[in-house]
Amino acid sequence: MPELPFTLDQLRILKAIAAQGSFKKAADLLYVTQPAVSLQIQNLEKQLEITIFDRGGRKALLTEAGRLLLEYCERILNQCDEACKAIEDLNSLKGGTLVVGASQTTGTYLMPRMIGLFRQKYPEVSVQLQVHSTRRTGWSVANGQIDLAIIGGQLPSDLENLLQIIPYASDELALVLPSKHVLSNKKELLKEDLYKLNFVTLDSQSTTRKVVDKLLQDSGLDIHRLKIEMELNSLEAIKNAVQSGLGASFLPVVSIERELEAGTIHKAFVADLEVKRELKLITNPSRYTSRASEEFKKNILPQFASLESPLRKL
Amino acid sequence: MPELPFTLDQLRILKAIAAQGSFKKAADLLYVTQPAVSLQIQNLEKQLEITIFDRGGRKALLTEAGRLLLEYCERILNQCDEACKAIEDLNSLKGGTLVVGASQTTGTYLMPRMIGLFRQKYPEVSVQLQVHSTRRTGWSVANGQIDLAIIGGQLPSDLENLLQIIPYASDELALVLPSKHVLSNKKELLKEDLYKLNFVTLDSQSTTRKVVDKLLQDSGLDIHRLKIEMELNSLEAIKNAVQSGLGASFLPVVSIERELEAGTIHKAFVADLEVKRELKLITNPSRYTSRASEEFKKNILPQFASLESPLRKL
DNA sequence: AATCTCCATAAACTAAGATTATTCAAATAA
DNA sequence: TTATTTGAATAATCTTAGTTTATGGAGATT
Repeated sequence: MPELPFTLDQLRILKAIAAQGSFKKAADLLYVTQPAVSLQIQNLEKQLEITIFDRGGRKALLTEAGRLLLEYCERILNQCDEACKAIEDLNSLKGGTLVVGASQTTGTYLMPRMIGLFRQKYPEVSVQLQVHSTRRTGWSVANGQIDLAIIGGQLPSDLENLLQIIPYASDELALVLPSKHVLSNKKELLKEDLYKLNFVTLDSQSTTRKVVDKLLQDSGLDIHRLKIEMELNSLEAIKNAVQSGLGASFLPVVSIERELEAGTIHKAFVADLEVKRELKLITNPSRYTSRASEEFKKNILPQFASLESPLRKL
Repeated sequence: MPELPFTLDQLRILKAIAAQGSFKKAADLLYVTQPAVSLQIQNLEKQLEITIFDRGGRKALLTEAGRLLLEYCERILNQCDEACKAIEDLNSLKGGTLVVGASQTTGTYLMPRMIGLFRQKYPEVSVQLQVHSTRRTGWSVANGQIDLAIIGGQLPSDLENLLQIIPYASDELALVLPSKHVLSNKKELLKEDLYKLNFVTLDSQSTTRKVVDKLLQDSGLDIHRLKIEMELNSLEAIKNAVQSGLGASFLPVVSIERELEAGTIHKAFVADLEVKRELKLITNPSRYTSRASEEFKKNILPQFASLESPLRKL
């Protein structure tokens, strides 16, 4: 590995002299003394074994070798300036990329709004959203492919102590019925009423499904007595199924805002039953946190929810 | 003028770490200790206010900012390498430009051969030949437009002490006659015979003409008694005139080698008359001498003539 | 658990680069 | 011409950035 025969400072001095036509003026421009530039140019000439300036007359003129070197000098210094600008932009969030992760539900209904707000504030930062399972999202955060993520399920224990897990908001999983369903008229259902319903659920692999099952079980229900009409793998499909009167379901409220407003889906209240899951923000503490990631965490996330007040619409 | 936020050494270290994936290996590669690279990267990170490497696991991984910087880093270092190569080429005469000057005669008959030899040795150095009057050539050498020149005439006195003037070779100005001329049979002419000839000469502005006139006068001849048939401004034109039998002339031997060999021109000897002029090499001592110029002066010029032995054919 | 590897930190040392002061040469002015 | 000014080179001192040796600590490896 060869040593570099010159320094950026020397190139800067070379450029200044070439521009000013004088060692002294270059020295003034660079806020150093004249001997400093003389010495540096002498070093440069010695190391490259060339003569760069003809110092004969009143002003310093470039030799052929000097002109040749100056060309590269300009290019190199320009690249340096560009690099600085690029880094500055990155620091001031005028560039760069933020990669956020989410599981199905948050990825579909929450993240897009957050990203929208972020992009509104920092249009020059490009944002990538990766929607995966809770587990895969966790691993991606662990190995740095994702800067930060919001998940609703339980992480494998090995990941739990590798990642920073911050409770973010609680997400209610509401019992929804077709608007025309007989039970839609009742103010409040009883737990036992659930056994009378036909359910359209997520497939049993899904984290959200597991969460719902566990919560129902914890509240004393026998989930095996619940009638499952069909299992689908998309919330949108389930929503359509419910709207079509095919059955009931537990769905995240964030996913049915529009339908509730339009009245095409009915949200039922069940006495003594609160199906909620904690949405958690996960990051990798042992990794560098980009400015964009910081910003997202500090100023974007709180605008949508806090631990005390659950998710609110905008 | 902003200070540069990084040094080439830091970029070199950055590149090495990125390539090796480890601070330690980079240190080994660069023949420094590991703390040295640690410190330099820390400085770099501090100055740019970014984190460049994730030092978490076994190997150092680039952050987004690090990758961004690395891109510029590669470009900059490549430019540096290229600059070095270009300078090296210039030093080893594998590039660059040599500008030589000459007056009419040497420029037409001598220089092309010299340049040919030079180019044969250094094909990558481009050579430029500028043929001008002695005076203009002198000035061009003075202000650096020409690296070195060969002239046959007298320089203005102000230029004489500004330039380095080295006697190079003597150039015989031979009396030439048409082959069929009556006097071409005589072994040796007398000075008086010159008055019987019709001369075809260069125009009176020409340095060569002035030199010839002065030499003839110095040897006791009355130049006004010489009959001048016509004055032309090109040696080639004069040669043609002589060959066509229009008259005699004093011509540099270097310019009539082919014709003498072919027998189309006759070279006469005149008793007690030797018309010779000194060819001089001129350079500018107060200016940088390029390697190409040095080489031309030291190794090319001597192959064609020296002071002792006049110009020889190759 | 024990060892190893790799990075960070501390303290001492080295050397490159900056400054002040001075000399020298050339260009300008008197 | 001589005197003055301007710009660059040189010398000596000083500052500081960068390197080294030595050491400590956190993760990975056995």
